[in-house]
Amino acid sequence: MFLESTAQVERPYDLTGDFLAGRLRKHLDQDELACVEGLVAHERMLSDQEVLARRAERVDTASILIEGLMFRTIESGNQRFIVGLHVPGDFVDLHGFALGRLDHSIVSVGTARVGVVPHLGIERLMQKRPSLARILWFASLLDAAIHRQWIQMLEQLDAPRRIAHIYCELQTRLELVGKPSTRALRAPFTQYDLADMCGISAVHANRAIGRLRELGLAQIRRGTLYTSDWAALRQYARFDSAYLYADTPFKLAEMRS
Amino acid sequence: MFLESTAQVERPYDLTGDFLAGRLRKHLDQDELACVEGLVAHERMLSDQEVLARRAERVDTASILIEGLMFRTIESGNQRFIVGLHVPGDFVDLHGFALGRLDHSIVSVGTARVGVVPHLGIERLMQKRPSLARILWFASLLDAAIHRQWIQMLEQLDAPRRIAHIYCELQTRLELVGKPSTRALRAPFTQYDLADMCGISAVHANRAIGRLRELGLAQIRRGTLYTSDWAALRQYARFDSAYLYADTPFKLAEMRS
DNA sequence: CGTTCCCTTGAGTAGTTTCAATACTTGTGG
DNA sequence: CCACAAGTATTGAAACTACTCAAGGGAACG
Repeated sequence: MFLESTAQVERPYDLTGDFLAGRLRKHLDQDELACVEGLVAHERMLSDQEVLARRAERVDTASILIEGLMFRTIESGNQRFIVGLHVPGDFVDLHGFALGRLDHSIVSVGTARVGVVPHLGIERLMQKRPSLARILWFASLLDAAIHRQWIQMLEQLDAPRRIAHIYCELQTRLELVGKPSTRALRAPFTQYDLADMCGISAVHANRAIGRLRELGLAQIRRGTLYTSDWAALRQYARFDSAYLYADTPFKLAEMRS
Repeated sequence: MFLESTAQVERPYDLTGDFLAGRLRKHLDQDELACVEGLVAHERMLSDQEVLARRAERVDTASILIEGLMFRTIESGNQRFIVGLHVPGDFVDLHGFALGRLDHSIVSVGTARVGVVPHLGIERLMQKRPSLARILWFASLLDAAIHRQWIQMLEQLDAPRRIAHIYCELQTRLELVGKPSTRALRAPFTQYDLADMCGISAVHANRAIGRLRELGLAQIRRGTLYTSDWAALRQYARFDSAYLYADTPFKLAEMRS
């Protein structure tokens, strides 16, 4: 079919096709894209709640998320805290490469597919092609920017807004990697997951969801958010996507233009 | 004096002597250290509350903090949120180099001294010496790890514990860059500053401080924390310094050994 | 020596937690 | 197809945590 073959031409990278999509990707040359794709040694399927890498463990591979969603979690006592969320195209544990061990665990939410990248491969490639170091550095800076926004979200927003913010971010990040925006945003979150992302109790997460429904902003059922007005939801959550650095001019891009 | 000249020999880097101290610094060779030191074009003194770089502005220099403390702040409405804290040796706005603009402002707390580093210099040096890219990448990963801990802190801890955690982190980070640990930790924080770091109101910050005194864990007067038992304070705040990656084996270090 | 921050305290309100009980879903085996 | 179990979602009540508004006290600085 015409559409399919077009897609083939524009996106021959089955595994890493979403890597830095919406950001630096359009400025990477064919060679660099091929290099990143070549890093993936093999694929791995994960079922729900499967731990890809555990906190404090020494690691010798990294993974790029191809399909599905993943959490960054820290267990403390018998409680779990979620400190980050990942969408396809994200290098989920790249920092393990440079830091040697992880300060948190990487866990799937729902089924997921990852590409496994041996550290050795990154190492060799970076020596052969120094620009790759810049690219990976850049990717981890995006993570840090998202972390900062979460900090502000936790400092500024009440529970219903936090939940709305999480979904707004997810929607925008998925859009950046090519998922069209619809009225329903499907996610395999339980209310416990939402609570652990927002730093609130599960019961309160439930009431916060009720508040969003009450306000007519969104309905959330079994993780899926339904809204007829994303703009209103974003405004309510004080969501400003600037921190995701979509389509902004980047240093690396400028150097090449 | 003997001590002084020893210090001279071991630490000829007046401006960047604290860069990555306690972490990767001991694995950097003389040449790399000299390169980093050479990046600093000039020094700049900052008085209290001075904005070094403003959110959303395009930037063409970065800065390394030499002396004093700085905040990463985001203004929203007429409220200020503090999303990060920096100690001497930190590259405070390195991400501006790769991302082109900042998602937050960098502001001094008390007087501070920074070394100004033109992006152009970093650019040139990185091409000449690719290992520098690794080193800078590593530095920004440490920032991200600290961000994650702040997220968990905000999710897990109540107000008095948050304040205690902030001081425990500050104490440990200062110790890493060579400041000896004492019973008094001097910081130019107002209670508003503490409130904005903890995501609570200033009034509540005051009461949280009162609680720490009540518990016999610490006294905080005009930003300075006095405690006779750091271990007890750390335990109370559930502070575990692992996320600061002090003295752990690092990939880059291993490659060279 | 007064102005300006900064800190402290009180009272009432709003947001959040915990515990506990009940209902709804989904998947499984009978 | 039904019964059941396990996980998930919902609701109520009481207790706690944190917020706002407001007023007064204290320290630093010109």
